Amino acid sequence: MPEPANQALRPARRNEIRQQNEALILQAAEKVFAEAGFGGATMQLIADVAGLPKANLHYYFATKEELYRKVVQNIFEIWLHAAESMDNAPGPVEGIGAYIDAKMEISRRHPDGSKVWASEVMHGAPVIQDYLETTLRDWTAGRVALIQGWIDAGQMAAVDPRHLLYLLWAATQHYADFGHQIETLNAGPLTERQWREAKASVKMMILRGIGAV
Amino acid sequence: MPEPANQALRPARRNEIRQQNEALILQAAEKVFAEAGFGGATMQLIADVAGLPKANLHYYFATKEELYRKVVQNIFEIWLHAAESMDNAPGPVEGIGAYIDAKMEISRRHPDGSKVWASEVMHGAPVIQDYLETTLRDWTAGRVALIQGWIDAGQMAAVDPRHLLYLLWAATQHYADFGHQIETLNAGPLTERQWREAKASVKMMILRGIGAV
DNA sequence: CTTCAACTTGACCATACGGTCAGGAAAAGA
DNA sequence: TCTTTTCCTGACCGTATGGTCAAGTTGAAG
Repeated sequence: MPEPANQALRPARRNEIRQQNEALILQAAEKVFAEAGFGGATMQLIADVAGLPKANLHYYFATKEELYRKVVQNIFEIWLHAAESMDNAPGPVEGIGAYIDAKMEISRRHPDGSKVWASEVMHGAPVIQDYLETTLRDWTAGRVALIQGWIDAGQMAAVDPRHLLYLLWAATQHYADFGHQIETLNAGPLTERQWREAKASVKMMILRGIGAV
Repeated sequence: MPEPANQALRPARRNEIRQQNEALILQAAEKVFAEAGFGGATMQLIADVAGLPKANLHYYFATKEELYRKVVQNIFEIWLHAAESMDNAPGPVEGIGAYIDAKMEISRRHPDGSKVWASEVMHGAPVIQDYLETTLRDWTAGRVALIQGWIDAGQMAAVDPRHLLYLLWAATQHYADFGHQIETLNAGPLTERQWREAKASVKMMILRGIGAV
C-alpha cells in the first residue's frame, strides 16, 4: 500500500481529504461517545470536537448510527489484533502473559474505545450482536481449546477456560472502563511506573491464580 | 419501624402510596437507565415501564437528573452493604471469599444496578464524584490496611492491595456489566449450576492468585 | 480554459424530549 | 358533612436534536 503517511494536513489530494476527514470525525466521535454514551452524544458536539461543521459529518456518515457503528467496528479490530498475541506461545505464562500485556496496553492507549465497547455490550450489543455470535464466539472457542490443551499438558491448573477468559477481559478492561474511579482513588492519573506495577500485579495474580507460576 | 410489608397494592394508605409509587418508578428507572444509558433513557419510557403517566413521575421526582441520582445512590447503598462482608474475617480466604460471594450475588440479583453504576463511573461520575472522594476512598483505605495486615501476618502473598481490590471489582462486576456478552457466548442465561461454577472459578483463581490457598 | 465530480456549509425542518400547569379525584382531618 | 391536603393526569410549551437541502467552492481530467 503506497500510503504517503501524511501527518500534517497540507497538500490534500482528493483521496486524502476523505481519509483525513473520516479519521478526524471517527476520532472525535469515539471521544464523545465514550464520554456521553450513544444517547447523550450529539452530532453537533462531535462536529465541534472534530472542528468541522455538522453538515459535513453527514456528508461522510449518513446517520449517527452509521458513525457509531464505524467507531465500534474500529474498536473490535483493535481488540482482535491484540487477541493474536495469545497464539504461538509455548505455554500459559508466555501466552496469557502476552495477552494481558496487550490488553492492558489497549486500556492505556485506547480508553475511549474500551468505554464505547463496554457501553455497547452493556446496552445489549445492538449493533455488534452478529460479531459476538460469529467472530467472538469462534475466537473464544479456539482459545478455550488452546487453554484446555495447556491444562491437559499439565502446564497450568484445571480452571474453567471460559471463566479464565472472562477474568482476563474484566481485569484488563477495568483499567480503562473504570479509569476515572482508579484515578480518583489514586489522586491523579497513573504514572508510567504505576502502569508497570498495575500490569505486573494483574499478571502475577492471574498467572499464579491459574497455577502457571 | 412498623412497616406493614405490603406486597400487593390494595388498601393504599396515604403514606404507602408515596412509598409504593416511588419504589415502582425507581425500579423502572433503574431498568431503563441500564438499558439505554442516561442520555438514551426517556421519562416517557420510564413512565411506560412503571405503568404511570409521565406527569406523575415529575410529581415524585422533579427532574430526570434527580431520579437518576436516586437510582445511583440506591446502588451505592447495596454496594456498601456487600462491602461489609469483608470485615471480621480471620483471614483472606474467609474475608475475600465472602466478598467475592457477595459481589457475585449482586451481579446476579441486581445486574441493572451494576450497569448503571458502571455507566456512571465510565462517564466520569458526574453525580457521585463526591462519594468516590469520601466514602469510597475511606472504605478503600481501610481495606488496603486490612489486606496489608494479612500480608504482614504471612496469610497471603505480597500483592499490591489496591490492584487486588480492582481485580475483585472487575472480576465480579463483569458478570453483570458484560452479562449480555457472556450469555451470547453461553448460548443463553447462566443456569443455577453455572452461576455456582462461575463463583467457584472466580474465587479459586483469585484466592490462589494471592497465595491464600 | 472548461467541465465535472467531489467536497463544503449556513439555513432550514420535523420531531421528540424534558418539563409545566391547571383542574380534578381521592384521602385525611374536623 | 365540609375543608384541606395530597395525589393524579391530559394537554400544552420551548428547546435541542438528527437530518436535509440547495447554493456554493475546490480539486481533477480533458
